[in-house]
Amino acid sequence: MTKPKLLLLDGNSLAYRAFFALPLLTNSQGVHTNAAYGFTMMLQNILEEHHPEQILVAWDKGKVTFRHETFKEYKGGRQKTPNELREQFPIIRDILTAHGIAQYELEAYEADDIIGTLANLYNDSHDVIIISGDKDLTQLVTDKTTVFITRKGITDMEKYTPEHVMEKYGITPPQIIDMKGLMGDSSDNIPGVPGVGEKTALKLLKQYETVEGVYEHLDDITAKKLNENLTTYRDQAFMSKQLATIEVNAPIDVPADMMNYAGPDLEKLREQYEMLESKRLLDQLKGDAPSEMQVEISYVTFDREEGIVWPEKASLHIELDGDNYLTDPVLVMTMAMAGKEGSEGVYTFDERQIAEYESLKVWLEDETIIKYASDTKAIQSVLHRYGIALRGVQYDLLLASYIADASNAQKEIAQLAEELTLPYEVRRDEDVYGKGAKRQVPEFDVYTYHAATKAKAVWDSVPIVEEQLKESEQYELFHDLELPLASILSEMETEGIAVDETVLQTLGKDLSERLAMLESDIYTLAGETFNINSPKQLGVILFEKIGLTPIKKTKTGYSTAADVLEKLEHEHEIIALILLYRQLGKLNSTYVEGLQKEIHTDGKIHTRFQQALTTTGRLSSINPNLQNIPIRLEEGRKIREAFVPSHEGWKLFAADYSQIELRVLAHISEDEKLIDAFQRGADIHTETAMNVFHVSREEVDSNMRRAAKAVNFGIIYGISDYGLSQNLNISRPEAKKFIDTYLHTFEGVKRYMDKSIEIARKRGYAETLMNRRRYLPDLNSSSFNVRSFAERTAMNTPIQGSAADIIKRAMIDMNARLKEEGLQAKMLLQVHDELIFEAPAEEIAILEKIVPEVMEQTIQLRVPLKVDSASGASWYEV
DNA sequence: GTGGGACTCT
DNA sequence: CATGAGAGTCCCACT
Repeated sequence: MTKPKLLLLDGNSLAYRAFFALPLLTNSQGVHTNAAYGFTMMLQNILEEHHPEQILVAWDKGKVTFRHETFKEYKGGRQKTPNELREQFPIIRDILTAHGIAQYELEAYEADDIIGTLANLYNDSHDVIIISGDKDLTQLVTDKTTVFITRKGITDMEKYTPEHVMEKYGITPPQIIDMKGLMGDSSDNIPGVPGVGEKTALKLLKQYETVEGVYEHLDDITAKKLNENLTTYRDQAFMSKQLATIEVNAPIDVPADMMNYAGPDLEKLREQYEMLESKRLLDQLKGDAPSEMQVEISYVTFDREEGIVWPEKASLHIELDGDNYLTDPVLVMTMAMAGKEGSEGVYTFDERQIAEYESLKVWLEDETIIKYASDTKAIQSVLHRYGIALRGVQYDLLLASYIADASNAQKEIAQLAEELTLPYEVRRDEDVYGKGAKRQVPEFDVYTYHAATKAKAVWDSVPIVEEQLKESEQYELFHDLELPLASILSEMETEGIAVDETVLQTLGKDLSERLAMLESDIYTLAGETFNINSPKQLGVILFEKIGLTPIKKTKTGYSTAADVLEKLEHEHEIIALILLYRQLGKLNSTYVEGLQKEIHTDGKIHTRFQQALTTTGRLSSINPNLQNIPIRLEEGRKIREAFVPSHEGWKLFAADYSQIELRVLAHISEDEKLIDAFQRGADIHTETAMNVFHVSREEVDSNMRRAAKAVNFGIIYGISDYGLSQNLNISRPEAKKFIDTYLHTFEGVKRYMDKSIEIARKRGYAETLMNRRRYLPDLNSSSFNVRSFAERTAMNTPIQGSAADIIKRAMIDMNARLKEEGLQAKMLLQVHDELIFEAPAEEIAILEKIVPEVMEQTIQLRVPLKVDSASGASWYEV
């Protein structure tokens, strides 16, 4: 006979978990819904997993509990429940009611005690299962009571049986209480014994079993400090144990049949889910009816090359073990194609087949065979490993969905497939492989099926997404700009840039010595040693021990940001040392040590450019980031000496757009003065200074030019008078005057700023020269901050985004031109407004002519584009 | 493992 | 009322 299952849920704790596990969602009424949604998802999982006969959700009741009589600081110092969560408790209760689930609370008791008491009562007659986010509950574990504690997210739970507790801690469940008594619990403000942490507590308990046992054998404990602490805090230890003990005999009155679980009232549940505006939950409700047809994808594998019928068109996917397509191993390649005689469904090939099947290579390299994929850059890069040159790609789901809406950045095929409501499930990688340390590759059939669904989803998405792009007039941007760029980026990443490791090693030695000296000087000035890299510890030293005036605060304490410290620089000599220490520390850890770790066996660094990530259309660079190699300060700039040509007799060559964003601003704002200045080839910052300060060219000094430069940057980013005043260290009225004068002078810019916001609000998105869009729903936000941010975005995105469009097109033109000219020169890197090449020395003269020419002529604006270039033996010299 | 704060770039 | 756009990586502190 199996006993009935009784499920006891810790309502408060699970609601907290749900709240913090999910982003702050709201429905259209502005009501927060994340905790309610998360709680519901948890509940569904739990019900599905356990199928209980009886269930009850326990809630905390009352700010003050009986524990406060013992210790009035119990749970003191705890963060107040956020209002965004508090307002969701009634919703959660309504959802539980709709589910037909009993709830219980008791004045002056916590949910723990209700659960403990019920578990105690029903332990013999039922299989009791307790679910909470609070590990304290594990003290209730017995042979007949199992406790599940949430881990990360909302569905991952850890199961505690007596065996698991023993395995994990080496103690029995009741000893959990003793452990808390000794080590305390900072989240409940239970003090415990100072100096005793988990390790010490467990060691003591393994030997003496209980807190009482420990004190009976106090004399046997020889560790002096420990013995002292135990002696001094004896009362506190016993009190802590008492506080940590869950009450199992609370005066509760729950008739057994009240907890019977009969199942939900679907109509009420639908009302609740509608309020949450969760399509997923509503679909699930409907899903109870057989309306949702889930299709199973079938695939074929081959055991010989002969006889394979190659399609004229197919989608292509390569499943990797990891996310770095330049280095991680291949699991399987899949191809989905039209159903037609002799070739249909999904083909799969394992790694050996990719490497060996000549007909596959021919098919992949055939330009006339149309391929569709998601992240073709990755696929092209992987195939390159096998000496295969992928051709004929006409579609890329990752890029297409990013172009359609940049907030789709980095979405998995799983999510895109779900949004396209394809009639089969594409699982998320995390669900298939697990996450972090628990990640592992499942069986062949599992990942192959997974890869098959991806190829199928890509195939099925083509007509839908292409239509969508044509509708929004973005097909050209997608097909003629991003798609060819993907291929070029793949070549750049695969090529890599050579690095002279000895340069880094020499720099590293020098830096380490200087850091050591700085460190000891800082300790001397501070009068003690501490971790300079810890803003928290540094704040204490500067603002409490030394007594400097805190200028700004962060969420977590004093701000020690560079701009804050710079204001304090004249007050104490330690400041300058700290600033220098942090700069050099960054150089050493990120650039000297970090870059060395990224050097492959070919002596090169192969960054990856993320093409479907930024909201403005820029690229980004990872593993490592080669778009933020130091240049501003000489010490950092030396890092660039390590980047060298890959062949003897070659040189590096760099070409960068001068003031591309201001030129784009001149073009789209049609501001006469700005256009005129660029057409005359004037120095734009000097020109701005002349206008803002009403002086002649000769009267512009370096300070005025510097201020004008800051104003120009500020204009592009939508700065406030406050921001400019901070930046230039001037008064706010002065800053306001600068901005006003600027906008009065450059009327067209003023008009642009107003108009760009208005247009974006009307259309719902900001747009670049090449029809890239960024949706800005926040322009209608009721929050000033959120709205202001969106307004600045509406002004900045067309500028930054158009500049990104331009250099992308230049890269495509440049690639074609290098081929045309039959040069060996290779494009290696892009840094937003700059292209880095390497070439034989004798080609440099040609590059000096054609690179600026191509970059300047790639688009015709109302102002000329200007490109500067340089060459040298390392990146430092260009 | 995650978030904050620091530094780096255009 | 908070306060300049877009990024990535490292370290610390906390879960």
